[in-house]
Amino acid sequence: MNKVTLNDVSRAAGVSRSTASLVLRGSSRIPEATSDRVRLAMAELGYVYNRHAANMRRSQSMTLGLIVTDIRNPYFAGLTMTIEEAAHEAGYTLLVGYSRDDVERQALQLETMVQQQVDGIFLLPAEGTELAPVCQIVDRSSVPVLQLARYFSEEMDYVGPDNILAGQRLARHVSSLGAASAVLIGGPEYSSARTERIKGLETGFAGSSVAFDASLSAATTTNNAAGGSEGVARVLDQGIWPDCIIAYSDAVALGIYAELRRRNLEPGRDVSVASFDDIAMAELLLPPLTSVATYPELIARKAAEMLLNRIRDSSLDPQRSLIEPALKIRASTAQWRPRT
Amino acid sequence: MNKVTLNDVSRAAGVSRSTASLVLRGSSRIPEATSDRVRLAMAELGYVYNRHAANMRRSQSMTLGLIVTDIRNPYFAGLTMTIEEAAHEAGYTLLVGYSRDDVERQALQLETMVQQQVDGIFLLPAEGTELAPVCQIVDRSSVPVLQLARYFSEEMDYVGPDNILAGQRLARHVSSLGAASAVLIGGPEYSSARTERIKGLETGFAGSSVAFDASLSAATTTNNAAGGSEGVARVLDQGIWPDCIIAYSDAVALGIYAELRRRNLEPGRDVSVASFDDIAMAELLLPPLTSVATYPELIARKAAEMLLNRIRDSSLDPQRSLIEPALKIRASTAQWRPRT
DNA sequence: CTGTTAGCGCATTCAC
DNA sequence: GTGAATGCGCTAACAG
Repeated sequence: MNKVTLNDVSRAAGVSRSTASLVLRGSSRIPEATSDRVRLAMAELGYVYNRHAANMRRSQSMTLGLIVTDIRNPYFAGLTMTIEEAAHEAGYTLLVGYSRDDVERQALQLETMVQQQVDGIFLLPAEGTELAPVCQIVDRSSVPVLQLARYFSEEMDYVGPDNILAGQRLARHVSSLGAASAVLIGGPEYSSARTERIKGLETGFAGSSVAFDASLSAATTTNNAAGGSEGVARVLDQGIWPDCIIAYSDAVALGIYAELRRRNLEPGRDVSVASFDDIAMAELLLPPLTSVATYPELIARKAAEMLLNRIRDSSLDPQRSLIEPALKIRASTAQWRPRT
Repeated sequence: MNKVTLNDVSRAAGVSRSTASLVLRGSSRIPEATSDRVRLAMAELGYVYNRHAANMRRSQSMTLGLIVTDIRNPYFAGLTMTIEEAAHEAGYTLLVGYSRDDVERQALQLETMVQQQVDGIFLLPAEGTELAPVCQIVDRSSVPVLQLARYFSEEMDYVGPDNILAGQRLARHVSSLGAASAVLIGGPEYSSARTERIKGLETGFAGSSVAFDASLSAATTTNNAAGGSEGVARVLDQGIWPDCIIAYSDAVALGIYAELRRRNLEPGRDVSVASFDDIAMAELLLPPLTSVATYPELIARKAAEMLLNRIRDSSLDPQRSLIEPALKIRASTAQWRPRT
């Protein structure tokens, strides 16, 4: 069975090519009997609709691109899966690329997607992404790009968590514990999410008795467990022993737990630990991890809606949408008591 | 800048279309000066190579499809990321679909990929996948399908872990601990991986003093933490308290740890726990989790190589490749002592 | 070495 | 209601 075309189908069914085409698109102007005959012929011949040909003709591809950094972080995995779901529901197919937080890989992937004529791109930008290089690739085909979870430009759509609010809510909780000091550990240095979370923490701690020095939090690392271990080691090796360690993300927190134990410090007892994201794992850890939920599924849904809108109407102003976070208090902070 | 074609470029550069086309493909038969002129024109006009048009003409799309069940399991995430990497290195773009272990979603995604003219498909089959429905979709375009990590047919290529060996190695370790009984918990009922792991465990335990009854292991569940909690609850509620709980996967094990603790049983002390996959998290848990590494990156690399070979030469016999597993012994079993 | 030509499979327009 | 003709942007084959 090779290359059965609409042509073959229409001939077999004894109708014209354009009739067969209309049947495909479910036109109501075709008599039942005719369209049944066509459908039968398609089934018998093993006809496969060739989207490339259709897309070329209609000059849209019904595909969307998604570039994320690393899906081994379940937070990004959840984001990715929901975007795929939303795209499929809207009739789009998804092309993916994993940048591994590398701007050059990301550029290659953007270029590929543009050549593949994607109708829109979800971009969870790699660390250090700048507007100019992205535009250079993307503007040639004027394909809309939506910034996901991190942003680097005000001129493009953005959907992400309300990181400032997330930081504030966490800060208020930590200060209510009676902690005297806190640091933030981990996360990519040049990411809007990290900057915003620090800002939220700073404003949330302002006026409280918690000493939070963002410069002490200069332990920027890769956004995974290895980064967490490394970051906490760096801080403790400076002789700093804060009452509360705030992880950039749950993935980072996992490494923080491990490194603390290597040093015979028990999280939740010797030091309180809190984090962002609230992936499923957070509450399964021992001790269960206090985390600010940032709802990747909601972000993904909103992002899909926004990008599809943009595709329909490119004249809109750039949109921003922030998803409200929720603090999940668990034993890693709740159990902890101030040293006396 | 809208729709700059090779035509426009060649006109601007003062060469013929075929010359411009040859420049694109890096032909050495074009004089430097000419090709520079062409490249300049492309840059100035903002030309974008249209792969759809090229693919249509050459009747191959340079895209591959990947269908996996759920990437929130880091094991599948690793598999997915490496496949993307290998595909990109070979010049292919990747279309993805997440079946969520649902055969109907999977069928839809297969259909979409076939219509998108993918050149090959990596399929990590959903539970209950059967050959006939898959072939019905896929054979119309005779696109090759490679079975990834689970299989449902001997007539298609397959790459996965050597699950039988993995089970045997784990069984031997567990019996060396002096355990008197073991059960397997979790995992999708109709998956080759589960069946094979049980077979490996059975043969590995044969002749030892460990009582392992696969029918006791009928606690099949979804392949995630919720499944682990549910499965272990089901077993314990029957009054069974084995010396060793073997999780279908690390993702499942996480839920087993949590449920044991809810019942005031400490993993690694009151009961030994072991698992398969050895995702990064396994050694970061407390206690660190004994697991049989199954190397998703190696599987993915091998799978990419095999599928690309198949695309080049569809006449080969179906291939099977098993990746050798390695037992990682950690405290969740090593720490445990038999009850006296 | 360059230029011209004819499709790839579909959607769409216009006569009929 | 149906059928023929045109072109999306590219590749490949062939003539100059």
